[in-house]
Amino acid sequence: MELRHLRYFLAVAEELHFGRAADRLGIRQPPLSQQIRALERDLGVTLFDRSSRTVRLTAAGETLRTTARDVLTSAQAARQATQQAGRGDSGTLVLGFVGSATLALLPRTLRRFRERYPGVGLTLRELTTVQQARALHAGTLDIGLLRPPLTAGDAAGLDVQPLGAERLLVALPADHPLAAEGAVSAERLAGEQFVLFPRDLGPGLYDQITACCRQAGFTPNVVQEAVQMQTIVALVAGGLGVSLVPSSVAGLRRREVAFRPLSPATRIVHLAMARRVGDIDPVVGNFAAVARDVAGRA
Amino acid sequence: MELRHLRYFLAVAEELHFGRAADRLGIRQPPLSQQIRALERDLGVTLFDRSSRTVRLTAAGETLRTTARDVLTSAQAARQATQQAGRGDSGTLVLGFVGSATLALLPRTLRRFRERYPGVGLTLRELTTVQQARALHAGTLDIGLLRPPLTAGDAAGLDVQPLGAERLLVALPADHPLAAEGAVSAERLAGEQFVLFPRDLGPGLYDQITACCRQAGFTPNVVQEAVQMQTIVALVAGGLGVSLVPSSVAGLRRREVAFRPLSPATRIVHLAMARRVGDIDPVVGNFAAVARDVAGRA
DNA sequence: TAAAAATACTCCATAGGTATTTTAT
DNA sequence: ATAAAATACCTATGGAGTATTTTTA
Repeated sequence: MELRHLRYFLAVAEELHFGRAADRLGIRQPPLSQQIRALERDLGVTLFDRSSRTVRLTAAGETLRTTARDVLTSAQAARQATQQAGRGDSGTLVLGFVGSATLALLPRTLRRFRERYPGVGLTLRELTTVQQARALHAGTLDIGLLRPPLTAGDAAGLDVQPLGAERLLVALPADHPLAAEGAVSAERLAGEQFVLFPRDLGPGLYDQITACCRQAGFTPNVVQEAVQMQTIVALVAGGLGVSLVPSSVAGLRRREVAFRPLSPATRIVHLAMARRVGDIDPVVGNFAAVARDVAGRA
Repeated sequence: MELRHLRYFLAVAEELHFGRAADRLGIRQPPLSQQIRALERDLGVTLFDRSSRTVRLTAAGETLRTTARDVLTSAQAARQATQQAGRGDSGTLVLGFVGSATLALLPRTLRRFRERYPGVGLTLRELTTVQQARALHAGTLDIGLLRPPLTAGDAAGLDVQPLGAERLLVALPADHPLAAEGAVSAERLAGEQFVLFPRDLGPGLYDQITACCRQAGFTPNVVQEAVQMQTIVALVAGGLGVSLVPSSVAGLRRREVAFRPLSPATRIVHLAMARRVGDIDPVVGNFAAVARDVAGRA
C-alpha cells in the first residue's frame, strides 16, 4: 500500500465514478481501475460495489474513506513540518550575548529574526565572552554575540565572525569643559573620575578600556560601577564622572551627556558572532545571516 | 512522496547507517541511498548529514522522524480498520425478531456471533413479521428473524431463507389427564381453555395455531393472554389452561408442565431469516451464516 | 587504508497509456 | 443502445540490482 493508492481511492470514493476520478487525478481510467484493484488485492477486501452504471462504497470502503483521509492529512503535515524545519523555521535557538551588545545590534536583529522565522523559539542568555565560548562547546548555547579576543583554547572548534567594529567614545557630562572640544585625547582624561561596569561583566571590553588609559599613562579612577550601559550613561549625565563606551551607546541620546571621539581614533572594540564549526542547524545559519545583515546595514 | 520513502527514511534514521538500514529493509544500499536522495529532493530539504563515516539527522530529519512515524502508524490503522470492516467485524447490525424466536435459536446465535465478531455493535428489536418486512424495506433493519408467510408485496426485494421448522406441541399442566398419553390429537383439545399470546404480537404463528384448531372443528377458547412464551408456560404450569407452542419452547423445562406432540404431527411452524436482496454488507452475511449454522445444528 | 556512502550502469517490474470488450441499464 | 468499468496489450519511467568510485576518519 502506498500513498498513491490512498489518493486514488479517495478520488473514486468522492466521485463514485472511475472516469471522473481519473480526470481529476490527471490519469486515464484503466490505470485507475488497476490501481484500485491492486489496493483491494493488497488489503484483501472489496472497497467498491461496482456495476457498469453505479459505483458504491462497501462497508470496508466507508471505513477506508475516513481513515485514508487521516493518513493523507498526516502525510501532508509531516511534509510541511519537515520543510519548515529545513527552512530553519522551527525548533529553538539559545542565544548568548555580552551586555554591551544589547544597545543597537541585538534588538534590531531579534526583531528581524522573529519576523522572518516566527516558528523558532528564542532563549536569550546574557553571558560573558568566555562563558559563551564554554557554553558553545558544551552545547548549551547555539550562537553567541561576544567581544574578541578569545584564547586559542576557547576559540578552538568555534567559527568566530566579526560582526562590526566600534570606536570608543568618551561620555561626558554636557557641561564638562572637555565637551566643548571636538575630540578628546586619552591623556586629557587622566585626572577624571570614571563610571564603568564591573570587569567580570565584560572583561574584553573592560580590558580594552583600561588598556587605552594605561597607554595614555594612567589608571582610570573608577568611582562608580554600574551593570547596564543605560545606567552608566545616566550616571555620567548626573555628573558623577566620565566613561568610555562603544560608539553604539551614543544611540542613547540624552541631553545631559556628550559623546566625543577619542583622538586619535585608533581604539576599536569589536563585536563578533561565534558558533560551532560544522553546526548544520539551519536555525543557527539563519540567525547568523540575519545578524550579519543587520550589522552590515549599520 | 510515498509510504516507501517514509519506511526507508525511518530505517536509516534509526540505524544511522545506510548499509544496515538496507539490510533491514531487504534491499541493497545504493537503491536506498537513491530513495533517500529522491525524498530529500522532493521535500527540498536535507534529512541526513552524512560523511563516509557517520550519518546524523539534521533538524529537518529529526522533525520527519517523529512525524513519519505518525504517518505509518495511521496507515497501519487504516489497513487494519478496513480489513476488519471487510471481514464484517465492525459497524452495527440492527436485528429484528419475532417474540417466539427468542427461545432457542436467537440466544445461541447471538452468543456465537458476539464471539466471532466482537467488533460489531448489535441492536435488537422485537418486531412482528410484517413490521420486520417493512423495516427491512425502509432500511431501518438489516436482518430479520420472522415467521412466514409474507404477502407477495412484503416479500418483494427480500431474500427470505428458511431457518428451521418446528412442530407444534401441546403444553399441558403436568396433572392434566391428556398428559398421561404419548401424543395428543387436536380434536381432544376442543373443550380445553387456552392460554395464548395476543394475535398482533405474532399473527403468523397465531393464525397457524387457530387454523390447527379450526381444522379439528373448534375455535380455541382463550381464557388468558400473555405476551411472553415464558409467561404462557408459567400460566399453563399454574393450571389456567393448555397451549400450543413451537417445539423449541419445550426447552423451558418446568416440572409442572408436560409438552406432548400433536398427532398426527403434521402441523409445522417455520422460522425464516429475511434480508434485503443485494445487501452486500458483510456484517449481514456473517450474521446470516452464523444463524444458519446454529439452526443447522439443532 | 578501510569502511561507508555516492555514482554509473543495467534490468525489469509496474505505473500509465491506447484500443477494445464486457456489462448493466 | 449506451455509458461505464474491465480487460488486453504496449510503453517507459524508475525502483532495485551489480560494479565501481569517492570520501574521510
